Amino acid sequence: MSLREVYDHLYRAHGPQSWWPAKTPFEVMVGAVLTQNTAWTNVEKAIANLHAAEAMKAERLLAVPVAQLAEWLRPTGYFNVKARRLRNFCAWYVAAGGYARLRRRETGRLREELLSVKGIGPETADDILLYAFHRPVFVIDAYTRRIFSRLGLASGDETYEQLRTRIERTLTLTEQDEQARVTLFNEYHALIVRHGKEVCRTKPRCVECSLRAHCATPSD
DNA sequence: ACCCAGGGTCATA
DNA sequence: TATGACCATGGG
Repeated sequence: MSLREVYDHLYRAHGPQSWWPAKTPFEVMVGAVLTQNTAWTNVEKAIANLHAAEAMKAERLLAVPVAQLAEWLRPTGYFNVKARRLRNFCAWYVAAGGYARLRRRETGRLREELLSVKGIGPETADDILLYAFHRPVFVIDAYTRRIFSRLGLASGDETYEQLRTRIERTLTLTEQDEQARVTLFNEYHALIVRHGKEVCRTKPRCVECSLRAHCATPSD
């Protein structure tokens, strides 16, 4: 079963996901940091707190005390850590000139800069690149590793970079247009998360899953 | 009461 | 380079 076939199955099963669930690019970036190892329902509460405080802006988040920021982020867990991470990110973001300036950076360099921020790892950086800057980057998360391992499309011991670049190369063979790849990667990652949340976890054997013939656990 | 969630950093070997 | 400890709330 190819990467393309898996995508087609997921798309037929769940339909378009219209990600990322955010109103602005900056809100995408904030959500990407806050959702680290955290259920999205908890992230929504923190984002609501920020909006209620008129604080969904980098300059505002930098101006407020870290303890105040941590309080807004409490529902996401790890709130002390995340308050510092979000602050680090905002400092870089503002210093770099904001979205209007950053959107002109070449993808590779933008990725390196994101990774240089304390608290931004490979997945968070790729979420931001794909969903806030619309770059053709394939996001690898725990769901992605699990489903691709089960389907024999990943060995499980690759590094993040190995798996990401291999998937990007493979899908580029059939999608040569860059904008089409952005759309494909966007939808693909969203579908994997949807599948992982609603099917693979609650129903380990994927009884109602369109991939049931391929999604068995290794022990099955 | 337990498990895990749309990870990342840091200390240790 | 490769594990392990740590961060911490909320829903199943």
